[in-house]
Amino acid sequence: MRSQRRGAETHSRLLKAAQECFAQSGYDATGVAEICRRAGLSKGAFYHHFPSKQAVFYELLNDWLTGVDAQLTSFRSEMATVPEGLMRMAEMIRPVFDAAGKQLPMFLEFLSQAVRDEDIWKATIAPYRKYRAFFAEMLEEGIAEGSLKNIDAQIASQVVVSLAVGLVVQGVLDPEGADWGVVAQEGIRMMLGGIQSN
Amino acid sequence: MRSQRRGAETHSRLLKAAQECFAQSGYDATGVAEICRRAGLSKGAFYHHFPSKQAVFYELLNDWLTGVDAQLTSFRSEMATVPEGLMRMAEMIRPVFDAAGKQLPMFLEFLSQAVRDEDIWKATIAPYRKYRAFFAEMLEEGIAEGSLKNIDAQIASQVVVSLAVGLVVQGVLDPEGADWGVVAQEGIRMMLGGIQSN
DNA sequence: AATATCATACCGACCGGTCGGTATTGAACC
DNA sequence: GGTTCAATACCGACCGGTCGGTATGATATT
Repeated sequence: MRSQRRGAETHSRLLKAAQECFAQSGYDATGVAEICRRAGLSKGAFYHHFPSKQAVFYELLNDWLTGVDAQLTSFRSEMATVPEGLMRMAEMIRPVFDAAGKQLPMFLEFLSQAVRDEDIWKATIAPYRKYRAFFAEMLEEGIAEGSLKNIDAQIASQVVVSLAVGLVVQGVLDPEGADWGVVAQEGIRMMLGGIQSN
Repeated sequence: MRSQRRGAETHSRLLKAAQECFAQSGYDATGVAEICRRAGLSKGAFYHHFPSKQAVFYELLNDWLTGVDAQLTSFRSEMATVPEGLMRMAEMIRPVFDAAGKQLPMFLEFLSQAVRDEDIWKATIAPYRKYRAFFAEMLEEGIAEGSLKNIDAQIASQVVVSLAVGLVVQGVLDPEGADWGVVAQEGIRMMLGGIQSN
């Protein structure tokens, strides 16, 4: 194996192991040693690739955020009307849940760390506001194309994001408690009922 | 001071200090010593009143849950129609936010602990399902009284709870990011648009 | 040989929890 | 009212163990 490959391999193996550990036990309760053990590597390797434990977390957060970003922008390009686009996105929640699977608890970890750590907070809140803006523009577009009533797109977009956040949190906390895919679709449908122009 | 009073006083002082510490730094990052320092007491006093650090957390959780319980049931008794009752509850979100203030981050802490600790999870999920049931009954009532369409009350109640959870989480994460009271009201209004019988 | 990569041994700080002991209290008794 | 005496409430030094991080040596790659 070429050495550059080897380094990259180790890097991603550590990342993956860290993600699994954080998702399972949380940031604080996860030790660096455990991450290394899971990755089949040593602490030396770890601190060769990352300056600190927090740096891994930071990188995981950024990976997550850019992933969401890609998802959203890909949606935008292939929607006909805005209401239909929203419903499409709601339909995609279940597959996303299934795919994300074991790593979803990381979302909660990101949140609870963001409340305390200022750097994490900034890294979280910036793209988060972008998502909000994304939906706001989407709704504005709907108003412009006549498919939505003339509502306050800013506030409505915050409502949409709130619903999404609540769904994910509940999905993490109580995955078997409901069919969250169905709830998402019904939630969007209900909201559209309030803002769609008849 | 009577001695029984003294004990109770210390107990609640420790509880309050613990809550502040947990809210500020999180459960894991908070040391028992710090709680004691903040309460102006010693570790001996702490372990005289609580068997473990987790026991304090547990008690805080139960206090929070019974508080929410009381809030909900008090709402129920004084509502005319169901849609109007929901709007009332939405209007109450801002005062609740202001009152809860500094202790709101505890909500996130409860969630992230619940994902890992089975006991905490059970203690969290049981009343949480009660809340869901509460809204479901409320919506059924609305259907019965004719103010709501004949929708699936179970799913709709989960939507309502999702929105609520999302609002609280966002309120904790980004309190200045929006007027969450307004967002709550608008969110409920939008949803009602989808389920209210014209 | 020079450098990147990884392993091992180790450090100091800190944490939850224990323990022997002291201070406070209120009731029982004189 | 004073004295006695358990019981309760509280203190703070201390312990075993864990953690993030470092220092240094070994091995692989170019």
